[in-house]
Amino acid sequence: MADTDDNLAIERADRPSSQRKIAKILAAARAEFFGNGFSASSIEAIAARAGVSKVTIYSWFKTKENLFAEMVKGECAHLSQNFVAENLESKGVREVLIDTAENMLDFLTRDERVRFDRILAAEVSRDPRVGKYFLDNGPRALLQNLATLLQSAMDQGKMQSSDPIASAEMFVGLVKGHLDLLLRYGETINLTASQRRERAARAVDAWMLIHQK
Amino acid sequence: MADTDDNLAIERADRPSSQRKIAKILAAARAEFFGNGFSASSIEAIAARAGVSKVTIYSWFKTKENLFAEMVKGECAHLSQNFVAENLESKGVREVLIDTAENMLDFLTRDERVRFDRILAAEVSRDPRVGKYFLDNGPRALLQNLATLLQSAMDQGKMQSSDPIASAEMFVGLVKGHLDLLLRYGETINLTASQRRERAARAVDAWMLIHQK
DNA sequence: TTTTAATTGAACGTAACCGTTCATTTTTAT
DNA sequence: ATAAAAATGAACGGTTACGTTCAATTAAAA
Repeated sequence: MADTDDNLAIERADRPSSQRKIAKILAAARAEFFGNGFSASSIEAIAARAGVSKVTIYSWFKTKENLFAEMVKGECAHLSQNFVAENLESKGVREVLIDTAENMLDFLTRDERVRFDRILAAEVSRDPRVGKYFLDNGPRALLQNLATLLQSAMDQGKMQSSDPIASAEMFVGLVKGHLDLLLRYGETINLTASQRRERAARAVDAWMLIHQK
Repeated sequence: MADTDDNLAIERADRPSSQRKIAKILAAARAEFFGNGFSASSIEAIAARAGVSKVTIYSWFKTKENLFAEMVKGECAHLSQNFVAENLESKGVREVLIDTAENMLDFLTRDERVRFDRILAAEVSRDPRVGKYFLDNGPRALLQNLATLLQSAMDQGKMQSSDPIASAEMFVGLVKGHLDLLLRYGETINLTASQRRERAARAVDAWMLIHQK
């Protein structure tokens, strides 16, 4: 009580066991929210699934809304990736674009993404932050990367566009078509590798035709 | 008890007042479900909004799920419309396509549709029937109409396509881009008439370039 | 070892909601 | 006018869930 007395506001929130529990809680929250949506999921069920006391959840995440938002954040980080392929010089524009389109199609048809899309969109009206957060880290980033890629191709004198962002959006539209709609409304779509490649090639060829010099 | 005694199983479900109440219930259900989603909406609130007893709701619609499904059915019928413009001969292909694209954009950006999209998609995992019902009456019909329009243009020798359905899907993709995504995740997008027309024209010109003869 | 923080289980108060029952009243067809 | 169906309000039982409190236990840092 004499020497080491001056450390009052100790915050040991990052104990290893706590970290582990928080991770488990988030994983359980993900599973529950994905399965039932926000309203139909209960903190109690999440606690049970995480093998954790309900009080623990409330001590780390103040409210149910908060827990959901944190889960979304983590999921965005997990889902966000760069679809745009590299090696423009060595592989040529068409190849790079096809690879990119294939990456997008692969991502689009993942069951995990479809569920995330459904749940998240439904909660946007309740909490608009989650929607904005997703847009900024997902679609916006993708569009920017695409526009950059397009600019590179233009710099090489291989294509032309008066509006790179609009062109990037067209690319997205051509690749997606209404696949996303079908998926969101419950259609089960399993593209084989060759089907995916063919669809990607069709979209890319159409897009290159539009932007040919 | 002598003459008019043989009509036992009388079903007067179509009384004018009943019809009125059913309509009010459906309207209230629509408002509640659109505002809160399925789980977070209560039959009690719907009854209150409709100015109707809770028992009345249960007597016409057996369950909450049923009420939701009926509401969706009505909404599908209300939302489904033919976007594809007519008068191919008198107006020319490009004009007809632009009108069609404008119709789609107009529909796409309607607040009502955005909310419907969010709610319905979220409930697909709970009841896949609603998703199928919507797909059949919405996107599928649109795609068929587009393919027919394209075929007409081809018959006139003005365009070409090896796969009309795929071409129709490209058209949809070009028009939508990722507008639907932005809208679903809470972006407020208000296209002016000229913005809408310009976007429609861009999409149509690109599409015609792809399918030129 | 001692001290501090994290965790737990159980219980609590409160509230909402589903779906049903019933006696009563209102509406409508005949 | 009368008989049948529809609608109502109130109440009920049962369930589920949120978020909190508290005393007791466990884990980790110093």
